[in-house]
Amino acid sequence: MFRFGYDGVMSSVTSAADTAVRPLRKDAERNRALILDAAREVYAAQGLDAGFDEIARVAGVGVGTVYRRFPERADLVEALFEQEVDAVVARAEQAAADPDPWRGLREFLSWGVEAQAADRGLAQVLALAGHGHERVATGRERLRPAVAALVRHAQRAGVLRGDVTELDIGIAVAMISRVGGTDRSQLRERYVTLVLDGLAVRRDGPSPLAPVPASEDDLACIVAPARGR
Amino acid sequence: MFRFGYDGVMSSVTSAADTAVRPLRKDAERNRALILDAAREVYAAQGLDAGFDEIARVAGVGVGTVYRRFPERADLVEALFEQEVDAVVARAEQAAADPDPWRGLREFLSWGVEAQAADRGLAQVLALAGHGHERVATGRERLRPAVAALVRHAQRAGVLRGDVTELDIGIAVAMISRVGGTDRSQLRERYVTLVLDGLAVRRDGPSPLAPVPASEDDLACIVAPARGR
DNA sequence: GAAGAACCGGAAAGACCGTTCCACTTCGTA
DNA sequence: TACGAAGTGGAACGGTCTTTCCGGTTCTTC
Repeated sequence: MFRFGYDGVMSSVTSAADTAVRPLRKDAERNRALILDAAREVYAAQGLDAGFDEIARVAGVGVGTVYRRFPERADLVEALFEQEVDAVVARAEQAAADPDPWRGLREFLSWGVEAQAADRGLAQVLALAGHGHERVATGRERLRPAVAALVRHAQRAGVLRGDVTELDIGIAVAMISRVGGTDRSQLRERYVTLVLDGLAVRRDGPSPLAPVPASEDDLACIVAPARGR
Repeated sequence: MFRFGYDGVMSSVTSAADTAVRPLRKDAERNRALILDAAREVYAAQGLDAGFDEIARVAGVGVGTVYRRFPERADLVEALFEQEVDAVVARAEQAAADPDPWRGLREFLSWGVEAQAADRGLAQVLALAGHGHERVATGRERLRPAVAALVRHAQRAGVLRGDVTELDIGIAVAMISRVGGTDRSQLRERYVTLVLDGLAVRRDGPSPLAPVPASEDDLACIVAPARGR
C-alpha cells in the first residue's frame, strides 16, 4: 500500500527501503506524550483491557487522536512495555550485584511481586504469549539473562537450590503477585518468604523438583485469564 | 410485591410464611437440569462471566428460559457451587484421615490445584468475596474446618510448620492453580513441591513467617481480576 | 502571511452483549 | 378432549464499547 500524504515531498525513490519516518508535528508529538502518560496510568489501574476512550479522557485529547497515533492497540502497549522492562532489568542487575546473593534474590522477588501487584497492565504484558508480540518477546529475552545471572550467583554461593531456573523466578513473582489486593503487600511478603523457604538450600536438603521444562507460554495464563476463547 | 399467578390457587393465608414452592412442571424441571449441566460445562471452560446465551445454546433452550429459571445470575452460580463444595470438603476430610499427614496434605494440595486449574468457574466462585453471596460464604465456612483439621494433623505430627493456617493452604492452592495452561499439570506439580518445601518443618528450621492476618477477601483477588472498577 | 498538509475533537456508525417481552406451545387438570 | 396456566423461544431493545469519519483547526513551509 502507498500511503499518500505521509511522505510529504514526493520522493522519486520508490524502493521499499525508504522508510525514513518524518518527525511528528509539534502538537502531535506533545499529544503522543500525553497519551503515553495517560495510558501508563490507566493501564496500571485497570489492566490492559481499559478502553481507548478512558485513556483519551485522562490525556485530555479526543478518541480519534489516540487512534491516529496508535492505530494498533499493540503499538501503545508495547511502547509502554519497553520502558518498564528497562526498570525490571535494572533491578535484576542491581540485585545480582548484591554482595549477599540471597538478599539480592529476596529483594528482587519482593520488588517484582509488588511491581506487578501495583500495575495490572505490567503483569498482563509480561504474561503475554508470543503471538505476534515481537517487541514483548524481545523485551523478555532481554530480561531473561539478567534474572539468570541472579539465579546463577545465588546458586554458586550455595544458597539457592540447583534445580531452579530463571523461569521459576518469573513464575513465582507472577504467582505471588496475584495474592491479596493492592494494599496487602504484607501478606504477599509472607508468601515470598514461604516460597523462598522452598527455594533455599538447607542442611537436610529440599525435595527434588521434577524436571518439567517450563515454556514462556506458561507465564501467560497466570495473569491473562484466556479472554480469547 | 405480590406476584400474581404464582401461587396458583388463591390462598387466603397472606402471611409471609407461606413460601410453599410448588413443584415445577415436568418440562420446566427437565430444562432446569439441562441448564445446570450446560452451565457447569460452560463456566468450567470460560469462567463465571460467560454469557447466558452461551449456556442456553449448549443446553439447547432459549435464552429466555434460562432467565426465567434463574432470574438472578447468582442463583445459578450458587446452585452449582454447593455441589462442588461438597466434593472439596469430602476430599479434605479424606486427606485429613490419611495415616501419613504429610501425604494427605500433599494430595489435597495437588488435587485442589488441579481442580481449580481445570475449572475456572470453581476458582472464581471460591474466590468471591462475601458481598451478598451468603451461600458462597456458608460453603466456605463449611470448607474451612475441614482444611483446618488437615493442617492441625500435620502440625501435630510435627511435619508442618506451626505458623501456617488453613487460609494459607487455600491461598496456596489458588495461587498455584493459576500457573500454566490446562495441560500443564506437571508444571503446577513442580510448584506444589516447591511450596510444600517452604511449608515443611526441617531440622534447621524455616524462616519465621510474619504473622500477617489473612482475611477471606485476600483470596478474592487472585482469580477475580477486579472487573468492577 | 498565505497555502496546504497534518492534525484535532467528538459525533456518528457499527459490533456486541445482557435483558425483556410476547405470540405461540406444552402440560396438568377436569 | 378441552381449557387455562405455565412454560418456551427468539426477536427486539437498550446499553456499552470500539472504530471511523469529517468539518474545522493548527502547524510548517515558501
